[in-house]
Amino acid sequence: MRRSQLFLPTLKETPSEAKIVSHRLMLRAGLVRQSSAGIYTWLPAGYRVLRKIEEIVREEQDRAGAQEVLMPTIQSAEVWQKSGRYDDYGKEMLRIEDRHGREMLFGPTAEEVITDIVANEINSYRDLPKNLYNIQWKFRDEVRPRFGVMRGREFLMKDNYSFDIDYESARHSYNKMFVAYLRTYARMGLTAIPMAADTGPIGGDLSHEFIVLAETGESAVFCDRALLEMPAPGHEVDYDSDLGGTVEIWSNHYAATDEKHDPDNCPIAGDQLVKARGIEVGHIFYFGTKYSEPLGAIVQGPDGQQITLEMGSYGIGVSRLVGAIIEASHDDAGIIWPESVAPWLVGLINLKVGDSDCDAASEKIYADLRAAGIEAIYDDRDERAGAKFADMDLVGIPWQITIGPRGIKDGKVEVKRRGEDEKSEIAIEVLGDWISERAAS
RNA sequence: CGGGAAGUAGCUCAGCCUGGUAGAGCACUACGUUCGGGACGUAGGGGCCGGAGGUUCGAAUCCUCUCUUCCCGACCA
Repeated sequence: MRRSQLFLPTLKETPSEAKIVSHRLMLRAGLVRQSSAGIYTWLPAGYRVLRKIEEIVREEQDRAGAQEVLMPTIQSAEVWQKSGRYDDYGKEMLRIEDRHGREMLFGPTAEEVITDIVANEINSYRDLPKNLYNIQWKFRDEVRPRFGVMRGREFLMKDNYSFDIDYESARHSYNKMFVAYLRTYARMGLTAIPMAADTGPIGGDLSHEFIVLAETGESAVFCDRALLEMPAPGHEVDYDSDLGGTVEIWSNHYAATDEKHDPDNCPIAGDQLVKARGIEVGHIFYFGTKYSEPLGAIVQGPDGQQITLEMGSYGIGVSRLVGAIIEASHDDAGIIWPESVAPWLVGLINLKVGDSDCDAASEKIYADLRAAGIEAIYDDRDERAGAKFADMDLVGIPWQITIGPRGIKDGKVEVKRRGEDEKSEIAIEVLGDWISERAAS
């Protein structure tokens, strides 16, 4: 994409309403603009990041055997009345009346809708287990939206729901998601720790939160240092195998939030205990028959008996992750995107637009990048060098290629990794190889 | 939902106390000089001073109401 044509409104100054670093940088780097409290418009660069995160989440869900559906944003009150949550949910639920006076709502979550579908469509134990997910916009009318997209009222969430015949099977579904979550966060360059959690209003008796570590995180966490050093399960993980061992290893390590951590009774000693700050980016629950029972999600078992389904639900805050990644990865100059979620992998800076050598070399490299299928942003604007460097750093492009009159005389360009200071000179002839190495990853 | 702040140009803010024809920097347009880490000069464009009432000869400024946004706490992907 040519920078001159791109809608990427970067800001030198910080809008006064933004107090935390990810919010400031998202506004300054032209990723989002606030529409009203807790509601955002995603601009091209921000939307690209959001879609990349979404795609990683999707790939890992698919790999773990979940199947994607798309549920409506607007739900009928009926199913919520059946589950009893229509009254319980309170003012956080945005309630709407349609022209016929029917009670509707903007979905804050989808246990009711999906359970209703399953209750209608699945009637035999032979059709189980099932794990259905969707990545859809949710609305929760938070009293106090804040922190930009980290605590918006409207947010993109991956939520899924597992349906099993018995506890053993449900536990396996839970474990699959546990492992898939570890992989999902790792692919985004995040260190995520699972933490045993209260089940809260969703109910149930088995639950983990996934906390991403970031200095600016909203809550303090204490954990065993070993957790930070454990590699996430690899690509080769077999989801049909018994994952209980893996889950046990991870969940047996100490991790607790500020409130629950008791320094006097902490099993982890001295240096092995890490005090950090974190952001909750996922939450998984097993809650048995809490919804299947009121909504009639019942199948017939092998002996002809009626069996109420065992359920779990699993959520990842997709839009929140954009903010969380920035919180975890930035410096004074701007965002430092991990390659896997960067809006563009390469930023090409033509230092002297109008100089025929620089223009020709830049155009050539830009064409090569595009031919290699590498997402590149080409700064072809007639701006000063400083402005271009600052912009690339702010937006957080992982690789910067600088083409300037100084190097071009010797047939060289400069390559810089975002987040590292030194630039290396590379001969233009060799750049092709460098590019193909990039393209392979 | 309790407590606290702020709304003036696209952004950051001054002006308000002590009422008298709306300002600066950045951004934007044109021209010129510059040009390897957010240049400089000259000339421009852009405002119902959040909204509604009130006081006054006169309100960005004083009073009342209202809307919006942000911050701290309780709650949450």
